[in-house]
Amino acid sequence: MGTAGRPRSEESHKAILQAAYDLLHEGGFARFTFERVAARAGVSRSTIYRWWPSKGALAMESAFDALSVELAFEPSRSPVDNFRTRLRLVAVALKGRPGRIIAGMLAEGQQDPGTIEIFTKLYIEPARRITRALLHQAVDEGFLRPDFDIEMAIDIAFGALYHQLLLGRTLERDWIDRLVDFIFRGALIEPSPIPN
Amino acid sequence: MGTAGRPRSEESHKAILQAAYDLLHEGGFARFTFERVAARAGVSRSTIYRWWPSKGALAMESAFDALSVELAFEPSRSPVDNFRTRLRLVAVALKGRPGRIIAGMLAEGQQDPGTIEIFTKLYIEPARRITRALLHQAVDEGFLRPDFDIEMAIDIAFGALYHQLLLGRTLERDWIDRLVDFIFRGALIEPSPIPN
Amino acid sequence: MGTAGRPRSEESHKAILQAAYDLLHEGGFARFTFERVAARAGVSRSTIYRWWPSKGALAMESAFDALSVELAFEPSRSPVDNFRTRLRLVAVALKGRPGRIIAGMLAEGQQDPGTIEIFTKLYIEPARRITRALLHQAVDEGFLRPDFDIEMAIDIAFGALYHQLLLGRTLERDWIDRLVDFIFRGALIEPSPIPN
Amino acid sequence: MGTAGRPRSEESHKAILQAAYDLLHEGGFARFTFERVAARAGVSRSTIYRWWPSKGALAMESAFDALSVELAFEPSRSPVDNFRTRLRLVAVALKGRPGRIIAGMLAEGQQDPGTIEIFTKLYIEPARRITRALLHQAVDEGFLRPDFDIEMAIDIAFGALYHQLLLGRTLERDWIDRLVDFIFRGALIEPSPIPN
DNA sequence: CTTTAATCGAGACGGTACGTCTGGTCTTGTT
DNA sequence: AACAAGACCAGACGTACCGTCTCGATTAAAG
Repeated sequence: MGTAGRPRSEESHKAILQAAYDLLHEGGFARFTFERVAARAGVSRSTIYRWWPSKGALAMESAFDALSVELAFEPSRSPVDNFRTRLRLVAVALKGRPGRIIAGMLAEGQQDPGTIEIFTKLYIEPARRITRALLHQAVDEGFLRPDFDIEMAIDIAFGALYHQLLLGRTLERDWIDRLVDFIFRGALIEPSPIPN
Repeated sequence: MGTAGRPRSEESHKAILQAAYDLLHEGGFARFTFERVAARAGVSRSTIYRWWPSKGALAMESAFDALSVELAFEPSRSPVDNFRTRLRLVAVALKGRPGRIIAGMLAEGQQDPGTIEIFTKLYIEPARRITRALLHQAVDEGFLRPDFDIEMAIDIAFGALYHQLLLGRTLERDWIDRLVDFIFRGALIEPSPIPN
Repeated sequence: MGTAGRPRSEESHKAILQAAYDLLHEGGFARFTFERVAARAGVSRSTIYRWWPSKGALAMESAFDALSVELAFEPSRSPVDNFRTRLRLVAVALKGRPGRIIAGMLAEGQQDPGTIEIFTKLYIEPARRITRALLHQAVDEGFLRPDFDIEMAIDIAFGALYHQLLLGRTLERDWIDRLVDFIFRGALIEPSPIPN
Repeated sequence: MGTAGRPRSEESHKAILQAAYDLLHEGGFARFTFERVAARAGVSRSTIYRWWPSKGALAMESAFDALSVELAFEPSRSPVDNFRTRLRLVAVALKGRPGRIIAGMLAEGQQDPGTIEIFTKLYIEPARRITRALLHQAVDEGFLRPDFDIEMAIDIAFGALYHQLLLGRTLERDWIDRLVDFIFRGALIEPSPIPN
């Protein structure tokens, strides 16, 4: 098989991702450059160019763990409540450093389609998947009308959140609640199937 | 009073804005630099630095007219229909060059808060104002429930649109219709107050 | 004896020399790199490094045949005429591609003594040997004074030729004739020993 | 007049030439790079690129003084002796650092015609001019035959010297004397016009 | 028939330098 | 003052080679 050649140095690989991660957290996308990553990682620039096609790709890969970090929560019996809880957690994350990184990623992606592609695959899609499951469950269990437009609800939820983020708004808890209310307006089936 | 000194050259001012506008349309934000604008306008770089604090500010100012361009339409008697029509027009604009410029502006703004500020004031706020008026009218005239959350509807509408834009999606007409339907879901008062 | 191990691949060896030769003729020394040679020859870089200590060494070996090529000529009865004919032929060669290669070799040698050494041994010395024989014959046969400084004549002849070459001059036939005249000035024995 | 713009920094200019000069003397052409010159001079790389078109041009300019260094000598009454003295001095210079620099210059010039051009104009031509004057005087004053080929004598003298230099030979005093003898062989008019 | 030794390909690695570009700043003379 | 002109430093870009270094696979002669 084609396993010839000197094997990739796992050490360098890790050092690069770590350095990238650190730089991203310290200065955001603005101060994130290949040169700095290389210097910080103690690695030659060409090694980075060999493995990552763009700044966005490297940033995405290095930040992925941090981005998908602990959005877990104790699910309640109502998927609608779970949806609300989840959006609140996402909002909290977006208010912090992960938010700045995501914003930077979206910005970078406007100049480089490859970055958007990676970002979508690694971050957006998984996030939507989780949310989609929640809403499907809500419909299946009779909390939401059967004709509820799940995909649009997701587009709207994340769209609104990211829009606030990109415009530098604060994502207050109250705003999140109004968002959730709006989304479920006229979609909830009363009385709730959950007895008392 | 202190009005001594050479007066600002209106000629240069216009040449700069025109050159900036052209560059923005030719190559988007990526190829938009002070150097190029200065060269194209036949103006020294320092003159630009004197009057605009950042790339974003100059881009915004030069592109403003083009962005707020022809979204006018023949209003119908139903403000809800007008809202739908307006979103469709916005979507059409976002699919074209203005969309790429707006995306670039949002991207630039992630590195420079000043740009976001100007962008918000010059573009976002006016756009929201028009939309807000439409929805207020719809409530006032009895098309929408009195407790309809107008601000959130606006956040959602633009958030969803821009989210699609930034992720490189296509903004199909069908998607716009579903968006409008979702927003008005459960908010419409039937029967319509418009007779026949 | 220690002749174990896989034998050297004659195929690769030839492919390398051929590729080196081609590259040298296509782009001169400037575009002649180990990387390109390896790629062209379909050979790994390390194989080249194993067998040739430097670019100059490889270049020299690959170009040798081309350099010492067709300087043969029909000798006349006068060794002095033969010397003149020979210098003319050398000049013609130096005006063409071999000249550019030789110039490149001398240039390379200024950074790497090994290259000069090989170049001297493979090219300079043989060329001098032929010329030396001619002049010795001329002295022996009574065309030139017995105290003619043969070695210096050779130093001068090649020195002058290469100097022109390195300074980018054109090596006109007229100049060659003046060079030969100068070298033999006061050294010819008259009348010529060749009876008519 | 077109004297607008920030004037060239004499400080930087001098620092660059000094740094270039130092590097050339420390490591020869091999270790002479724009990067190093910039770093040593405390100057940005672009400033060097703005003013010098190539490494060779910068090297030449920085080394010129050192190259044309003290070849002055007390002239005797015989221009032929002066010629001999001059060649000896040139040889001494070529044996030292200036020789390595000149060799590097010629080498560099093989890849970049511009360098050869500058080198010829700044160094070769002036050196020939001095030598030419000496030989003209020798003819005029009756030391050399009127039909002595002065230009070829110069071509030969420098050609032979540089050839030795480029081949890494040692330029012994004895060799110089034989060179001069060869050049004047059969060209001297006896008895010398200089009365004793 | 299995070591052992050398070669070969593939290809990664740390480096160095290239030439270009942009961002901001500054220093002039001119208007 | 504002302006054109243009120099300056800083620093990142992406590319090209360098010479070295693993690796696994191949190929013979030697044990």
